[in-house]
Amino acid sequence: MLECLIIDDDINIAETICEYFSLFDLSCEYAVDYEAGLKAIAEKKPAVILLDVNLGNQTGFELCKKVRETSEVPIIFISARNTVDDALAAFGIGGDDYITKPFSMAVLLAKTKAVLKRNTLSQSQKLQPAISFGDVEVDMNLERVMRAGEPVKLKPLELRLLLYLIENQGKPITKDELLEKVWGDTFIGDGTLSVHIRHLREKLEALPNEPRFIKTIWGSGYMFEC
Amino acid sequence: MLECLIIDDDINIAETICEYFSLFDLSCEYAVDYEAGLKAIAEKKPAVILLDVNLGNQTGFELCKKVRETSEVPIIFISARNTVDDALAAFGIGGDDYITKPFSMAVLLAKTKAVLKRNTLSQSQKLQPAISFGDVEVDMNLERVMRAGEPVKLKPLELRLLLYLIENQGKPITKDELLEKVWGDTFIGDGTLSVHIRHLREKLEALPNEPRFIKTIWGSGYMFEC
DNA sequence: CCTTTTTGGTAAGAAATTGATAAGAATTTA
DNA sequence: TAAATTCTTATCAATTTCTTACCAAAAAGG
Repeated sequence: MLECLIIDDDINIAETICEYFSLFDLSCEYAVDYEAGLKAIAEKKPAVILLDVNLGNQTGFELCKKVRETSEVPIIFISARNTVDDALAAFGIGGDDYITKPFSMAVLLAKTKAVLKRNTLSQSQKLQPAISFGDVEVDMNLERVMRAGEPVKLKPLELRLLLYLIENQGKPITKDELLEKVWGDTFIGDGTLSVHIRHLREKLEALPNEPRFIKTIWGSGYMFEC
Repeated sequence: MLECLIIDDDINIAETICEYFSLFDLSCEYAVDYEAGLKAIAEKKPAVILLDVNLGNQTGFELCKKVRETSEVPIIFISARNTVDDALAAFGIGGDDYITKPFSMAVLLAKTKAVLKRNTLSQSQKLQPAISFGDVEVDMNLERVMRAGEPVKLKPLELRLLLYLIENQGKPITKDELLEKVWGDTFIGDGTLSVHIRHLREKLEALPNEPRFIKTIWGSGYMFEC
């Protein structure tokens, strides 16, 4: 998903902002008029919009109103006119911030990041990636595992091991990779790994000695699949 | 709950803002220095703070940093100096907006309302006036705890710890996160945390050594659940 | 096929880590 | 200074993690 969409009829400004923001790892694109702006918003679903008040024959305010009919995406207005009326209009129709030309790139970036932060924070609560297999449910966010509705008590190490396998589901993982990714630099023996795999199977598989999900890749390692 | 707290060492400005905002149905109070500001924030729990950068012998930035140790309440900076550095500093330490003197009252009101709107929207999910578990009742607003009808005397630190756990109920909190969110940057040892957890359990759990609500997540942290 | 070799599974227990507890010291507040 | 609060430390108990020895299954070689 695109982070930042700039809508400005002055290509120079739009490009300058784009380049500057890109330096700070904000993905950026721009549109140069009302129509292109609307289209870009619909297609790219930007996380924040920088919107010039002056868009040639139409105003950014009009565009903002149009967008607000369907979306609550945060909008930061950029204006050449430092008037109270403009600022009030910007907030009045649902703008999130207002900056006047000439502005400092750094300040614009700071404002944009502040807006982004606010919005991604409140969204982080909504998203709950979860995976389920058999009668088991794994919440990757809360890092909790349920089985048949009951919480499964996984030891911290077992949890890390399971999550790593699930993150790479469908892909065979060598023992070496597991040791490196789950154990880091505290080296343990090969046999130890198989013990932990067994513990996971005992807690999650219906038939631990005929595993359906945590499979053995003979001579190499293990793979999670569901 | 107070909507807007103004912290400015210039009483005239503070009062002017207060009166203006009151005309538009925003409840408003003000504080005139660093200490009074901190106290007012802790006691009144404002929904938004208007913070003057210049607070006599201390800066609003310092106050903001202090507040950010424990709270995410939105802060709008007011500055007499229209410099890029100030604006960047404001956003850098967690400010939500920035306005320079002289400003239009209407614009300030618009900014404030915009910030309030954003935050009441996202908080509407969180907001939980009271919660009860076992024979305990916790009023999140008044920050009071009752047990079997009798008030429980929790020490300030214990209360903060409990409230943080409850705010994140059902979600395991690592010890690191607790130390960061409850203690801020006054670092304490791991063992100390477990002592405070025990105190909470002794005051709130029927069987403190078999806690039903304040659970231990082994190797990681704690979790409140009911 | 059968045997040998290699590799993974299993079980039990030792070692290490982590949390709970209690008592008291240090710090803050009134 | 006294009282309340908060922190540290030492010790104990619980839990997790690792190792090891032995067994079973799979691959390799004749």
